[in-house]
Amino acid sequence: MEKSFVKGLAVLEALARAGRPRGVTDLARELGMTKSNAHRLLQALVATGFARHDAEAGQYSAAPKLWELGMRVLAQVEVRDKAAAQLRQLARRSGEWVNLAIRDGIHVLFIERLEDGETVRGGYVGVRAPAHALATGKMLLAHAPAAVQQEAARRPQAFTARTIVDGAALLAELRRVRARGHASNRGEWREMVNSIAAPIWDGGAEPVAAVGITGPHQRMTLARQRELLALLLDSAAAISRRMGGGALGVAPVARG
Amino acid sequence: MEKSFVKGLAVLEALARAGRPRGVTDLARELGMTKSNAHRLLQALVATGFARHDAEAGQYSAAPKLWELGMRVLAQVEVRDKAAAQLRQLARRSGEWVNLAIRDGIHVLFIERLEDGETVRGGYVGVRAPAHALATGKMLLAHAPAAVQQEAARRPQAFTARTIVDGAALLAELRRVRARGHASNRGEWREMVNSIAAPIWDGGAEPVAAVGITGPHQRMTLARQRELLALLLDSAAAISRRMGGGALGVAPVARG
DNA sequence: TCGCAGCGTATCACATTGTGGAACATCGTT
DNA sequence: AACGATGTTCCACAATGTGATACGCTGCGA
Repeated sequence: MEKSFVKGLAVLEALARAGRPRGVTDLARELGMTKSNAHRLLQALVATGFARHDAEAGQYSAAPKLWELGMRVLAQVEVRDKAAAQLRQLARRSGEWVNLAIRDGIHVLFIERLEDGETVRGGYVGVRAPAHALATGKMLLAHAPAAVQQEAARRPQAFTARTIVDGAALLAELRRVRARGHASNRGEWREMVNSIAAPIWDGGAEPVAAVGITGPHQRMTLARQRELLALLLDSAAAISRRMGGGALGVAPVARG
Repeated sequence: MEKSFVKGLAVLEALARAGRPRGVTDLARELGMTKSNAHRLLQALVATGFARHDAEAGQYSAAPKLWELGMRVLAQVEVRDKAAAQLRQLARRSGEWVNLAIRDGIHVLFIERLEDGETVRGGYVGVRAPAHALATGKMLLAHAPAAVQQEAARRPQAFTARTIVDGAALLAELRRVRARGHASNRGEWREMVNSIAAPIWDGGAEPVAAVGITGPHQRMTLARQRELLALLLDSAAAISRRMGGGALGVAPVARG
């Protein structure tokens, strides 16, 4: 089914992920295709402006066009703009890192991150992380379609000793999160990082994003998590209101 | 040559550019392909995570994965990070809009924009614009390979009465810009917007980016452009230094 | 200096693969 | 109830993508 297209997309993705120019043979090896195949696909990518060709080194790299198109997609995620002011306020008041994440399958994508009330530039935004090990991730997963939850519960990967690795336990946690309207994470992703998260609604059946407050475990004690919760829920509700969603911390409509 | 792949990329691009969910028939019509063809390509895009399928409305839209990959590409453009501090300073000192642009063919892509010393979020960053009508664009074009200049000089499109629409005149302007080491734009893109631009070098034969100062024509008079030039050239040189390039406002090596 | 090993690129006969017309299923509208 | 528009599926055909092979080039070590 659409073999060449799928292969071509794989090349594009590998090129973008690499973050540096790559050679034909190199790519062909990684993707398990022949040199000729990789070569032809790369030519097509160059012809369409998705990749660039350094004639001297003979190497290929992803072109800015990919980034341009990506920005168009981000523009669709209107929550980013609508949340900006609230997030800044939240970051100042809490004094912790604040992030905004959306779900893509069983992963989470960070679409905004603030430190000391300032937007973080490099490194963090655009990063993909497994949903089951994050507060924002669990929050979003809790309202995801059953099929997605099942997929996430199939052998959840461990990142620390505290990561939920049991499928049934994860589903139970998701039920709890859904019932409470907020999620918490204590060292499940990075050993010494804790966080809490709340959903943002736009009136649909699923939250469009989740806001999280994250901090090192020395500061982010259980007590402090509880203390910050009200602030977080307020912010999330305020953003939800701007998004045209209910201000409640729970889904506006019941789910099967 | 790689027909299906090229078609598939066209679908992906159309999807991303649209910024809203689109239907099969709709896309097929725009791209001049059959419904079945568009449908199959869309299925492949969904299968690979590049697109999403709204089962209820039967419509397709670009997935966040595209944005994620785009961010990876942007990370390659290290100039963005290295320039950040200088740009903020420049924005504060000048009190005008400051932007950072890179060249992609005969177009310019804005990779950063500051207003009042604050990074602008929506709308501007990631936008593509024709190089020949912008100060940053002319600056970058001035050091582009001859083939690119020729392409840009073939029927330059008019945007205002002041846009350079004569190919020969454009090439002459590019020579001037190259000789001077900076570019200026007075109402060639938007009627009442003027700007100046300077190149950023990383040691290569072409500038990696250009910094621009932009403002409404009431404020941005000829005199003020001259006044801001020193500030601009200083900033550009400082960024170039951080990028490992010469601090000069002209190319480090002569070009044929 | 030579030869080798690695690279990116070009070629070509083969059959796998993508193709588009037509038919079907589902809507909402007339 | 009939229509027009949509998204979806099917299938015979051949155009299209395929990979082994060969070529030219560069850099490295003998």
